Amino acid sequence: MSSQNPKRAMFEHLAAVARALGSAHRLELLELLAQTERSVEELASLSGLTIANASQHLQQLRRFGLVEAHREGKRVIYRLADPELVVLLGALSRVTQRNVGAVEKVLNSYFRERDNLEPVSRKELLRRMRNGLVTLIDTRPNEEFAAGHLPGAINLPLGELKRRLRELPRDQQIVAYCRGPYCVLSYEAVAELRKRGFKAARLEDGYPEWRAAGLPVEQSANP
Amino acid sequence: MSSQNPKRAMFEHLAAVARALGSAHRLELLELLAQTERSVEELASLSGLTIANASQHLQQLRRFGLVEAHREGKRVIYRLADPELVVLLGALSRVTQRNVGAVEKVLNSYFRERDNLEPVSRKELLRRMRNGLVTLIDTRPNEEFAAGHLPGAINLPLGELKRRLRELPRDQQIVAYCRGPYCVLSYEAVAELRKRGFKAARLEDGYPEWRAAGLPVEQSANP
DNA sequence: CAAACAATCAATTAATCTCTTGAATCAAGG
DNA sequence: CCTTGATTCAAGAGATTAATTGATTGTTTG
Repeated sequence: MSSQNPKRAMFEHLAAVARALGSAHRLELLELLAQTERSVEELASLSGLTIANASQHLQQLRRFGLVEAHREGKRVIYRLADPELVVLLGALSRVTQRNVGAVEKVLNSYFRERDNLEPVSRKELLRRMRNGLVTLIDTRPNEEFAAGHLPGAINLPLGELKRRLRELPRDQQIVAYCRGPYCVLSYEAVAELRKRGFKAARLEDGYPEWRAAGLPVEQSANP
Repeated sequence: MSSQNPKRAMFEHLAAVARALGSAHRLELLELLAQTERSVEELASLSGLTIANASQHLQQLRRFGLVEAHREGKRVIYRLADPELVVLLGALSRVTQRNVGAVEKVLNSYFRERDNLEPVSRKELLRRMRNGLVTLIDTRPNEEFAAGHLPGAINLPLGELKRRLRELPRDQQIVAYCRGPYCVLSYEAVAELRKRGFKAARLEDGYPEWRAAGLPVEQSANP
């Protein structure tokens, strides 16, 4: 198993971890875990996998030290083992996006002119927040919002957007965020808001990246 | 091909890139290319691959946009397509490194109870050394050993371990060390030695920590 | 134009993953 | 202690990937 050459052994370790990331299902599980810790059943149903299959993927991730598990009563709760993983996934996204032409096409065709929806960076958002110049909306579902969100954000899941438009200011910049750079929700929210004449923009990345950057977060106080 | 769900399609792309990284050979090629651009033949010989095999790996990397190639006369020169790759590889190795130690421990605990692999602290090692009660082995490769090692240590890289067992005493405690708490080498050496009936233990940390603590070191005098 | 190189292609075998299925644990509640 | 619910384990069919071998395509040089 272990090669005689330590350098090769190191590459072998790196490759093993990369292979652990080399499955769309596992990446999806990691993204779900980047938001909050979850049980196997929850992960399976969110990702559309069977329980057994999800469990096996999770064990594989655990074998390579990417996630940790602990038991709570009947269920086993998984979580990311290392916040650095968010960085790794981000880098993977960036490399993929920058280099795979097909990916760009997929993105563009789905998100119609992405450039028009120019995103706001974390830094920029922080500046605007300090000046009170911005209304921040979180387009993720309630449970995820409750588990943690950006300070001062309003939870406005996509489905509720249309009937809660009156809660939003017409004169102020609105910034929407969700799970990360590839999360669809905030794109759609911004598109919808702009169509209605609001001044809206996306946050460049999402809640997991925000938290990973060590910026402050809030939690809702409902069990 | 692309599912109706763009999110899934995105994960599929990310996974494909991760899989492209999921091979020790390809990672080694990328590392070589991170230094400078190179021809196929050069890469093959540096990495110990056959030309055909190296070529195939390189094409795979190219298919996923990680490297670019252009022809110069008879030869085809490859280079990294994106400087961001260095960031990605860095993140990968940080995540791996943080977890390799833990993984090894888990693996080892399958075979022997953890307590048996209890590491020896620097202080403890110093006491045993003063009493001449210990044989100290350095499991790092020759070059690293030559650059500096603990006083009195024998250089015994993992690959040579099996055929040099006779150099080791059966009656005396053996302590193995390598690069630090996350270095795999000494774990494997200790596991191997114990399997063969030697009394072996790991040093809690490695050469860098020893030197950083201001303790005495030796250097080999061969160029 | 033929010979010599450098790299790629094509095809085969061996090895590794993936998903599914059904049985086996393990904890909590009656 | 038996049942239920949640998860893991074990085994097998099907698909993917890796390394090897030998032939093939371009490029330069005599």
